[in-house]
Amino acid sequence: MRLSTKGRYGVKAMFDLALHYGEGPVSLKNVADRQGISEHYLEQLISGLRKAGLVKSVRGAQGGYALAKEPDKITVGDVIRVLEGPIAPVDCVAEEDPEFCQKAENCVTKGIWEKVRDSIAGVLDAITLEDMVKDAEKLQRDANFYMYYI
Amino acid sequence: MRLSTKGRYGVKAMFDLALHYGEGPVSLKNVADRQGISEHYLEQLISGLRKAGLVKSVRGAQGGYALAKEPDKITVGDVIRVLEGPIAPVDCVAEEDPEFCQKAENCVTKGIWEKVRDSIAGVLDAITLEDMVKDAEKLQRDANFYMYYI
DNA sequence: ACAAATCCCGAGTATTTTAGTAAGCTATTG
DNA sequence: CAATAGCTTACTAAAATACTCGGGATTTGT
Repeated sequence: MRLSTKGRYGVKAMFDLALHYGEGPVSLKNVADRQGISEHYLEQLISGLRKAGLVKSVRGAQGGYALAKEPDKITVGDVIRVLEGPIAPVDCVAEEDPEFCQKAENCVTKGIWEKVRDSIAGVLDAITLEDMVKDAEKLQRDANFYMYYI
Repeated sequence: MRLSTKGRYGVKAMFDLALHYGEGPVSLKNVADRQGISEHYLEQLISGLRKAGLVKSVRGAQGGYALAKEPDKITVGDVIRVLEGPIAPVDCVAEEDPEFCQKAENCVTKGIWEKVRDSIAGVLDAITLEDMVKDAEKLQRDANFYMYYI
């Protein structure tokens, strides 16, 4: 039940773009450096996000990437689904075209995996990139607080 | 975010043992045949479940496996944790000795993965083998109902 | 005593996935 | 026209997955 680096890096990169939303395109090199990710690898990941319409790109010098919508219109679930595929602890309960199974009719485990799927999706779909930005600002404030009072 | 066959087969096997709870040991061959799993492979999985104290074994002819506790004392989460390891979408939020991360203090994504972990654990820990047996009986009743009335 | 049925254990292996790297092309800016 | 930066395809090393194989140890029924 582990997320691969695709999902993790993708969420970090999208969070980074959300932090710089409205400031024009951000180069992948900057994102990769700030988030500690291989630039080339990130290139592949963001390619999928662009094709899915979550980010837009500007080519050429001073180019880069930017969110295609406002940060509160993009959820973590959107990002994960593009990079990791439909949410599904097992293939027979995938959100999109689940694998057909003959025994599905009287399968007791299927119901369990559906609950797991829905609880994961519920969490990921409830968090937007804007939520993450606000959390980051709060973490920053708390850090400053301790800096001054210790 | 997929479960491997270890977890799936393990839950199926434990469910099978729950169905035959109180009837003496069940041979792995029978379990494997009924659940459609390779017997040799299942042997490896159940070895872990035995070491974890979830099943007990009887060697020799007419031997086999049986649940070590009543079906309502074993949750799906117990089984999954033995076979797939501690629940953790990413290593830094593993239930047992999570991987240390320097940036954890001001990491926005960590909170997300913790929520995912807790929601998965919540679902899996709330379902016992007895619940599964009752679900199976209900599915059976429904199937019979339709059989008579169609 | 012996064969059959089982559990038990460690090694080996083919396939797939993961997590990248490499190389080169295309578009835009100054 | 050089520098920057996106875009694309192909390759690859390492790990995980999902088994298979072979043989040993125990117990039961004949």
